[in-house]
Amino acid sequence: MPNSLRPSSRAAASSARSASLADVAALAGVSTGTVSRAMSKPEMISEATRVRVMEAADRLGYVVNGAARALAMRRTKTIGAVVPRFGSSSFPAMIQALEATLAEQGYTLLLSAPEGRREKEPDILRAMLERGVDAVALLGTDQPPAVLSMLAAHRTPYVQMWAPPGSGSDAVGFDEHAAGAQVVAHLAALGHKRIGFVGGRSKDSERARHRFEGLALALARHDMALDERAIIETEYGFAEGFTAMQEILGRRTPVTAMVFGTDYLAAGALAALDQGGIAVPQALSVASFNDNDFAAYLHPPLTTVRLPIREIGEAAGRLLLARLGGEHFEPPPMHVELIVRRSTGPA
Amino acid sequence: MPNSLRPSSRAAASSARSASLADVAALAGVSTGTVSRAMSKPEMISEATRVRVMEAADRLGYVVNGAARALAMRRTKTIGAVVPRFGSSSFPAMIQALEATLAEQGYTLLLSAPEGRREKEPDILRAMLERGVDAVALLGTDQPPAVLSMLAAHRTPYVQMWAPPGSGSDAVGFDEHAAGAQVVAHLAALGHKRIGFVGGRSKDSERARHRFEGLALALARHDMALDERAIIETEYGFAEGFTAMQEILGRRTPVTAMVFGTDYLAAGALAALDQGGIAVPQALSVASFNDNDFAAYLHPPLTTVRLPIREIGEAAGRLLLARLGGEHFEPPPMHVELIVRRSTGPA
DNA sequence: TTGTATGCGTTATCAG
DNA sequence: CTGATAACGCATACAA
Repeated sequence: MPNSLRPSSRAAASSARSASLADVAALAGVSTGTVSRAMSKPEMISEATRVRVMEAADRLGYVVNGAARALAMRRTKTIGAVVPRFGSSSFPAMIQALEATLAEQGYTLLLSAPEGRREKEPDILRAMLERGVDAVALLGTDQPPAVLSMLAAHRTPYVQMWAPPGSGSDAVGFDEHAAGAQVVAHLAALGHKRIGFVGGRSKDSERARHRFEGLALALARHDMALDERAIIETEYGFAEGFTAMQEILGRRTPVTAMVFGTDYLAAGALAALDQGGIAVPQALSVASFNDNDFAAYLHPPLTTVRLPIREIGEAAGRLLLARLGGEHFEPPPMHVELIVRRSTGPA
Repeated sequence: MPNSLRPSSRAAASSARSASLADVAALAGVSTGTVSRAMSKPEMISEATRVRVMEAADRLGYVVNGAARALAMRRTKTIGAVVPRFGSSSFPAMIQALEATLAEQGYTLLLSAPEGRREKEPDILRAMLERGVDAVALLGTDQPPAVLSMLAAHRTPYVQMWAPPGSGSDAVGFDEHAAGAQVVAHLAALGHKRIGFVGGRSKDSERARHRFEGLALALARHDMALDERAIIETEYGFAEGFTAMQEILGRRTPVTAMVFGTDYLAAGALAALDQGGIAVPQALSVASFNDNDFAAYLHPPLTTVRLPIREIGEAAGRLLLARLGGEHFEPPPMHVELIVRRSTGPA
């Protein structure tokens, strides 16, 4: 049984590769089991040996090998997150919040940001499962069936972030329809009848679709109309908002108010309006769904719907932590808030 | 030797926990070694058995256990990235580019975003090393000594992103001083003498410091002065730019031009100028370092320095891939580009 | 081309 | 409280 003397021989080669439990054990003159416990269950160990072990570990610059630990414990303290389009969007803020809450409990985030290519998501998820993520955070509820079945097969907890209400207990989000209703109620109260909309592509994005839907439904209730020639779906971004607004201006449609799906779009559009000599809010009223709380600072004050971006990230994190701990967690209600800065009715 | 019959007994319990190599092997009627090779070295296996193995794997929904693989192979195909402040900054774009580049080669990103707390970085790095990252991407060159020594001790390749020129072969970035020189040369040519600056906190951020330095050095060369009462260092953000500009306006300093450290700050400041009735560029010229290419759209055209954000992310990824492949990689030169839209001299 | 056996570094079980 | 030892699941050197 050559095995019995390997630990010491390994210890001798301590600088050849990273120090292992065996190295620390040899240096401290204890067994590997003791070292393991000293590190993760100090209360089971006498103070004297614990100190001795710690000193040895420090001296060797010991860092636990997560792969070995994961193999033995069947968990990695790692959580996967997959979100598209990291660029000019609100996902970074959401992810930041998610990461922060998970980090509190020692979890680390494995991130994947496929630029729009949804068909790659099963592969991405597979890569995460291979890495042994303990849980996964996904964006929205329209996941490829392959994704959900893989998660089920591997009994991996997950949360759907930015999901519509009623998506089940593994989802956290807010009510896009309610948000749309707030905006419309506001515009309706001002007397607007015909409005335009610039938002994300509803065929690519569940969120964009719901946002548009909510608006449309509310408009119908208020007997208001969305002017077809003043509707543009595009990528999120400042430049896109600028271009879209120019396009709409060129069409000379008789809308008296514009709604924007996100503050980047709104900011770009406001620039276009300004360069076009359109006074906001005199000649046109504008409202925007607000991810980053910045378009609102633009000089023609906007009516803004503040979305609970960070809140979603944090709630998603707590939800996952609860699942992993076998506890129940009821996500707090996510509120949208209508912020009216200065508005007028139709010219 | 009970070992010899465990594979089949494991296979019987196939649905109890995730399928393993042994399960696949049992189902395909081959040995575990063969399955392993069929998956990762198909060329060493006869087509017939390869197909049989693959079918078995598919049927069981087999996903390789990365922990076990990592333990055996000593690599995880995972790369750590640590960047502060994910919110309103240019890091998301950089990370997105990094991730995309690494994903091409099957690498996944382990992300950590400590909100500003640099003192936590050694702990963060430790967490990443524990997870067996093959390499690490860091922001800038002023890393805590503990970080660099840990990396060295573990022989973990790393890259410093957004590093000043001359930071060594493990760094990629651009020349902030040169960028500052371009702005100043432009303003100087217009006849400006006294200018103000709103930027990031140079005591917290190497990048902010270099940006300010570059500006100061160039100004000195042109016999121009930075007006002390028109200098504010703050957090990056739209709101911060707004506030800072209001503050400076309140001080009634005689500057004829303002420079902003980032486009968020610039955008916020422009809003403040606008609300203050200051015509840009007539009453004041403005220039900005531009991370996201959006402030430039704001109605008073800015002079802008486009920074190679995504380029840094991509180059960092390629550098790491090269290191991991034992190849040499010379990062391409990173260019900053001065974009002049409309400018005037001092009023 | 395929099977066998061993090591990878921890944790956990079971004695002492 | 501590030590020995068996998993954990895969890759790979060695044999066949």
